[in-house]
Amino acid sequence: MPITLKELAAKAGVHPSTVSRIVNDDPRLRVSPKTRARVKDLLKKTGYRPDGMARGLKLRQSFVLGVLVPDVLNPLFAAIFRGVEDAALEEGYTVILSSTDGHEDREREILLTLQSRMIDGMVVASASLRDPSVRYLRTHGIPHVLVNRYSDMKDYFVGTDDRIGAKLATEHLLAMGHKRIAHLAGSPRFSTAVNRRKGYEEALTAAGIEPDPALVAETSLAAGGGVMATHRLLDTRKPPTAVVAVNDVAAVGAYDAAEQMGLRIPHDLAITGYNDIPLAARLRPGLTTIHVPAQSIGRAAARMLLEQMGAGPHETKRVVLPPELIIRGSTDQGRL
Amino acid sequence: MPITLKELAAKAGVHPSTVSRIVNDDPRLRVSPKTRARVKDLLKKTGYRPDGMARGLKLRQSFVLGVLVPDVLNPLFAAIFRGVEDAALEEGYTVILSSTDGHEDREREILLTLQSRMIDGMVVASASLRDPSVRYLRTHGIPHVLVNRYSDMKDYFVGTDDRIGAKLATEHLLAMGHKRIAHLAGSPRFSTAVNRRKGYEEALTAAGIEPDPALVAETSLAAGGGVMATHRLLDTRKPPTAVVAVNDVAAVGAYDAAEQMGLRIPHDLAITGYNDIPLAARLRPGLTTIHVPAQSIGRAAARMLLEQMGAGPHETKRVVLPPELIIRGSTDQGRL
DNA sequence: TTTGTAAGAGCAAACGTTTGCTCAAAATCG
DNA sequence: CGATTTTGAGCAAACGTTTGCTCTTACAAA
Repeated sequence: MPITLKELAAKAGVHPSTVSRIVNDDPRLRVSPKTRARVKDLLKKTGYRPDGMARGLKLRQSFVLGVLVPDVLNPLFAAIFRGVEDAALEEGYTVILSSTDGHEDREREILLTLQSRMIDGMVVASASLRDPSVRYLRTHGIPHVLVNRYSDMKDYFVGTDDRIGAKLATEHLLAMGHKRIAHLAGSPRFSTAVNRRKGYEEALTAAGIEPDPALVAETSLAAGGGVMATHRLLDTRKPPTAVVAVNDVAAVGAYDAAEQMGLRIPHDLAITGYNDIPLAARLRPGLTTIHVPAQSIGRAAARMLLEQMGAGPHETKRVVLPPELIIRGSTDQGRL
Repeated sequence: MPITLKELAAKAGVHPSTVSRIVNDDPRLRVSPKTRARVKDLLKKTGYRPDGMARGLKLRQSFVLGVLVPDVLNPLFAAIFRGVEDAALEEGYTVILSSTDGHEDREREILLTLQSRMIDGMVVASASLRDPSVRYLRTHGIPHVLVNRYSDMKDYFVGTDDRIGAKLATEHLLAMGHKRIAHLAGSPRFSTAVNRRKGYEEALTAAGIEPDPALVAETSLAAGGGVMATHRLLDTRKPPTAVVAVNDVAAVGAYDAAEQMGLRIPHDLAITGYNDIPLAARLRPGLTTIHVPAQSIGRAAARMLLEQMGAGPHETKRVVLPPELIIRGSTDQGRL
């Protein structure tokens, strides 16, 4: 139904190649002002748009980017996506979004789409350590940028320093006088979880406290994972007075567990989160957490990806942003 | 870099067309078991995938769907998208997501992409009344389904009954003994806002209360819009004892305003929302709201779209789901 | 006037598929 | 055994662009 280049050329009485050169502002174009005007006029009038498929076939690129996230329902990843989307739009790219749910076959699906050449590059926010999908991207030479989590140190990456972030949170709790500080850990499959645990332990050690494995519980990904893990931590002879959660969602679980056990926050149990999702500020008391500028990270990732795809020299390989501690009522009675 | 059909055919010693027919399980295919086996084997070995661009050019379809939302950062729209994504994936489609922010040019961008034929159909969650973009889809015969909001009654649509929903919320407040019930209204550009206001007014009228325009304030889209509108409602000689908010985000603004004015919820001010975003259950007190099964709506919309695109007879034109009232502490002291 | 060159625009191949058609050989039938 | 159908697979056009090359005409220089 839409008009084609050939039809338009016929209407204008010129050869298709001429129209093509006019449309694309071919630098080596030599065309008389008269013809150019006539064709340009017709372009406006017909609202001609080159066929993306034909163009993509010839040019071997689609101007479509792919974004892989664990779950777009998680506000952190929604924000990352939004950043990518904004930066991509500015450069005339559109974005395919896929939630993997950590499920292998979903991830494979999108990679196959990719292999079919309909995607020019990928932003991956779902990487696990030694992620096979990331390897695939690498071995196939497909432009990609990892975000938030990394697979190993070999890829383009944008994120925050998880070790420092968790260290900040733990140091804050130490400064508030806590001695027994527990950790709601994430799966060791993710760089974020590993590094945050490392930061937590480093802060303890630096304060002369031996990290106690009994004070670390791994949260499952399922809903309520944080609740159960917190119960495990608190149902002991010498329960902790504070808990460093690997992320805000786990921290919310800790809130629930505390409520169920009749513990008051922060008096009986102080809690820190990670990511500073919008919900964090809405909890009562507010959740002390590490702010992660998700949308900016998404933007930066997209720009890095586009730069990588472009002809120019590749500027940066890893951008690691400093994390920022946001203190709220969950650790500080003064801010209730 | 990926292998092409022609190359694969050469390797197998057959004609490209034969390979194509085998790949696509051409029903009219007649090929000897021997050749078939040889080719299939090679397909596996090489991991051949047809080039999406070439295929799209020939077949005139991309197997890509577009989703238009106001903002993916809003959990309601993230959920709708997730539903679309899941249903689409099951049918081998991928999904492009675009946040319009209500901004015209962003919307135009995506429509142009669409016009370039790289999208087979659209799910639109951002429709305003008499939306020009929706008209465009209609006049150009592009398959589309409207979600949540509608433009007029002429398009395929999936959503809930906003009038009934708001009526339920208002009736609940009446049942709790409230007489002066205000309304945080949305922009009259949206069907949701118009219908919810209608439901609010209907419930009042049915209870013998004349709707009072002074008790209706329109919230702006900007952050804090709900706060300011609530202040306007409360800073009067006879302030309302309850407020029906057009959605949960506005209701959160009402929470903030109440807090700033030292009003306790629900004792001094009862509040209802709409949509039941995850945050609603997390607020203290919990927000009474109308549950909207966003993800299911997204799924249904995608299926309706695919059905519409398929050859088969089009089954349903409008699916309107019944809304469900979720009572929490913001209206009921018994549930604090 | 001859030659050279530049401007303006057309030619045709190529990108990787799909598919209606043709065609030879083999199988079936009377 | 000749005629007809079936089987198996190749041929080539088409989808809508892009782009290196060629060709014609006009114009300037020698």
